[in-house]
Amino acid sequence: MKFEAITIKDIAKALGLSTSTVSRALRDSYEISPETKQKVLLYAKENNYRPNPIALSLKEKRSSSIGVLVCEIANSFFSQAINGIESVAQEKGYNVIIAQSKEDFEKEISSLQYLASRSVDGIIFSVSAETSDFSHVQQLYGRGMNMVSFDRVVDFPDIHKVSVDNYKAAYEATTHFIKNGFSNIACIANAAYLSITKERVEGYTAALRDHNIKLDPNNILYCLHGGLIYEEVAEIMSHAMNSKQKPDAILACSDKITTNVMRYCQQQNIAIPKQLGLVGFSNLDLTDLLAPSLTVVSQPAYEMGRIAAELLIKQIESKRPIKEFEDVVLATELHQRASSEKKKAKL
Amino acid sequence: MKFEAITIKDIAKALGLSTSTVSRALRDSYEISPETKQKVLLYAKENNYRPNPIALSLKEKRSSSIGVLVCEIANSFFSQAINGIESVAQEKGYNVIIAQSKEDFEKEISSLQYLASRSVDGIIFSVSAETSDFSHVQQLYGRGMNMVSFDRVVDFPDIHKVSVDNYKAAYEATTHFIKNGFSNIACIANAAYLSITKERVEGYTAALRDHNIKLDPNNILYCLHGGLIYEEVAEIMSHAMNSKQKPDAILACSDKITTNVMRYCQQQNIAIPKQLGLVGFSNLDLTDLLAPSLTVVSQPAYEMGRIAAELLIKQIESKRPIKEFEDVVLATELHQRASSEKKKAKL
DNA sequence: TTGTATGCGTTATCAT
DNA sequence: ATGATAACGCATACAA
Repeated sequence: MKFEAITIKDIAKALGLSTSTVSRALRDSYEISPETKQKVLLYAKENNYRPNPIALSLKEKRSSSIGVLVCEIANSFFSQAINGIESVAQEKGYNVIIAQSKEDFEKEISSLQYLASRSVDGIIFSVSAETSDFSHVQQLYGRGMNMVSFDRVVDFPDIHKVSVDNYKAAYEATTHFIKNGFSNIACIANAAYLSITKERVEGYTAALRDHNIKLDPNNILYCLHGGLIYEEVAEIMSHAMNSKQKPDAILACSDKITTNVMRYCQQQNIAIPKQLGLVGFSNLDLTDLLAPSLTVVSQPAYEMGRIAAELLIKQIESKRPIKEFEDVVLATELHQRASSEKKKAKL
Repeated sequence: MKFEAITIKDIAKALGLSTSTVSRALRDSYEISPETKQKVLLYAKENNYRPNPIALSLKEKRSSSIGVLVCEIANSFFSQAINGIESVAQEKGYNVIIAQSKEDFEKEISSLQYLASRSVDGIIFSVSAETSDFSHVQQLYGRGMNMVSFDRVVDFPDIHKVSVDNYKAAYEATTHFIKNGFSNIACIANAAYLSITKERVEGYTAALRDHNIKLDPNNILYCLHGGLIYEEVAEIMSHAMNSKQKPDAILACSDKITTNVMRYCQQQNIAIPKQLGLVGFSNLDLTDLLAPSLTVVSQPAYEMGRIAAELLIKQIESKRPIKEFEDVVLATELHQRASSEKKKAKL
C-alpha cells in the first residue's frame, strides 16, 4: 500500500464539481458561490486535503526549497546555522535541502550541481577549505541561481554576504593574550585561501603590531583540511612545540582546530594555560564548561543562518533583479570563564 | 533573470526529434539507433542537461526525498545522526528534508504533516519528549507512509526501529559508579514517556539491585523538556542537592541534561567527581576533553543514522509490503578519561 | 526505429 | 457561477 494523498480531483468527483471550481473555492475566489465554497472547504478539511507541492512546483517553476551547502553538518557552528536557516525557511514555507562538501573541492562542485538539479530556488553556501577558484559558483550564479555567500564568503561583489567580523575577533583574541602576559603567540589558521582565514590572520598580525610585538612568520600556520584531520593539527603542533622559538600561546582559528589542539595538549600532557595559552574559535554550547581557562571566540551562528535565509528568500521572491547587495557582518563574542569577564562587541 | 534549465523538449527541438525519442535515448533504451543515441547524449552533455526531478516526482508519484524529524538539529547526537542519514541518502539518490519538533508535541504533529505534505517518500523520526500518544504516527503509518522509528522508538510493533541498548548503557554506567565507591546515585532522566527513558531507568535500577543497593525512589528524577531548559535541570539539581539524602553521584541521561548538570555544578562550585560523581550521556566530539573525570556514555549516532536510512530506503523501494520488521539495537560506549580504560560493549 | 498521445496535480485562460 | 482545456517536464503505452 502506497501513501496516497487526496487531490482536487477526488474532491471534485466526490462533490460533483469540476476541478477548476474546487481549485477556485480552495483559493477563496470571489467567483464561487458561498455555498459551494463552504461545501468544498468543509470536505477538504474533513479529508485533510493538502495541495501537492510537487505539482505546484512544476506549474510555478519553483520548488519552494532552498539548498544549503556547508562543509560539515556535524559541526556545531554549521548545525546551529542550519537551525537558523531552517527556522526562517519553515516560517516562509520553504524546505531546506542540505549538502556537504566535507572540505573537498570536487565534492563542493558536485554538491552544487546536485542542489541545482534538485531545482532549489536558491542556495546558501559556505565554500570548502580547498576552494580558491570560485568559477563554479560564479557560473551557477551567472545563470540566474539565487545565492547567498555565507561565513566563508567569496571575493567577488554583487552577491549577498553574511559573515562575522573575523578581523576584530582575532584582534581581540590576540589582544587578550597580550594583556595576560603572553607574547610569543602562534596562530593556527584554516586553509589560506579562505576569506575567514585571511581576515583572522590580519586581525592577529594587526594586534601584534599595535602592541609592538614583532611578528614571527613561523608563527602563522595553516591547516589545509580545516583542522578536520587530527593528524594534521597534531603535526603542526608538534613542529611548533619542538622548535626553538616555541610559542607560549596558540590562537586556534576554527572549531575543529580548537578541539584538536586541545586533544593534542591532552595527549602530550601540556597544561592549559599554565604551559600554553589557548584561545579558540568554538561554537559548542559547552563553551563555558570546557577546560577551566580556555577562552573561546564564539560566533552567532543561529542568527547568521536566519539572516542568510531571509536575504535569500527576499531575493527569490523579488520580481526584479537585486541592485543593492548586502554585506552583513556580525560581531563575535569572547568568552573567558576564569575571570567571568565577558566582552561583547557589537559592530 | 531566472535560473532556467534545459529540458527534453529543448533537446528534441534542437535535434529535430520527438521528445519521446530523446527521453528514450537518454535512458539508453534498446529501441533507439546508436547514432541517434550518440547525438542526443552528446547534446545533453554539452548543454548540461539534468532531468527535472520535480516533473519526475509528479510522474512517478515519488519525490526521491526522505524526511527526518528530530527534536533539535543543533544537538550533537542528532546532527551526527543526520550526517549518517545524509550520506546514505546521497548515495542512493535521495535528498533529506529536516524538520524539528523542539520537544513540543504540537510541533511534532505539524512537522509530520509538513513532511507528508512535502510528499516525502518516507520518514525517519524520533518522538519528542512530550509524546506519550502515538496515534498521529500510527495514523500516518497506517495510511501507507514509509517510516522508521529512531532512537526514541515507538512502542508498537510492525515498524522498523533503530536504537541503542539503553538498558545496558545505564546498567554499565551505574555499575561504574558503584565500582568507584559511589552508592547514593541519582538518575536524572528525560521525560518519563520516552522509550529511552524507561530503558535507562530500568538499567539503572537493575544495576542497583544486582549490587544490593536499595533504590531510593526520590533518586529517579525526570526532565519534562529533555533537559533542554537549564532552569528545569537546575531546579531538579538544587532540590536533590539540598535534600537530606543528598546523592553522591548523578547519572545524567541525555546530552543536554549532562551539560546542564555540569553547568549547575560549575555555578555552585561543586567539584566533579570530588564532591559529586557524574556520568553523562553525551555525543560531543569533545567527550575526552571535558572536565577531567567526567565519564561519558556515547552513542553511535552516525552509524544509527546510516542504518535507519538504509532500512527506510529499502522499505521505500520494495514492491511488496514488509513482513519482517527490524529492531536494530546498537551498543553504546562508556568513555572514562581518567583511567583511560575504555569499555566497549557489542551486542 | 521513431513519433503521438496521455497523465501525474495544479492553476490560468478560456468558454458557457 | 461553474466547467472544459491547456500547460508545466517527463515517461510510456500505443501507433506507425
